[in-house]
Amino acid sequence: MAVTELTVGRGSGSGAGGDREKGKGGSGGREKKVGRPRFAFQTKSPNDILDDGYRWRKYGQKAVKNSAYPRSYYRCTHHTCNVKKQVQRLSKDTSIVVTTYEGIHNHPCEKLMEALTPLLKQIQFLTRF
DNA sequence: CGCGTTTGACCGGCGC
DNA sequence: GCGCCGGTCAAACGCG
Ligand SMILES: [Zn+2]
Repeated sequence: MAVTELTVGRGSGSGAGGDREKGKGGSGGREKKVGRPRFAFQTKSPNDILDDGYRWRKYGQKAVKNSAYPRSYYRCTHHTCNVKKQVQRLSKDTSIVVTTYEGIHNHPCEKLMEALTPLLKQIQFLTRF
């Protein structure tokens, strides 16, 4: 599968809604919303559900101007993970989707970990001796 | 029973 | 000062 890595930079992000804290008491400095690593990947997939090894929860869908197709917003299901993912279909090739990852996972691949857990367990057991 | 998904509505910031 | 856009959240439901 051919994937193209692109560094996408968004112009003026007007609607950075930011964190909508319940209490207005903004106590607790929020992480610098700016300065988040962004990586865009072009993947060929007929559907937006790309299980690249992590679990994603869709939290929104909006239409884009440059595209006659809606953009899907995904988020990492990990609590300690503040990674976001955006998926947009190319107007030229509906079979291609641009997956933009924002942030870095602070936890190993769930899928990979799951596959290694039984093996790791075995290794630990063997290491005991 | 739990999780994930879907839709609508709301808010903030910026531009003019 | 006001309007508009974008982005995000909440609740509810269905399915395995
Ligand atoms: Zn993650």
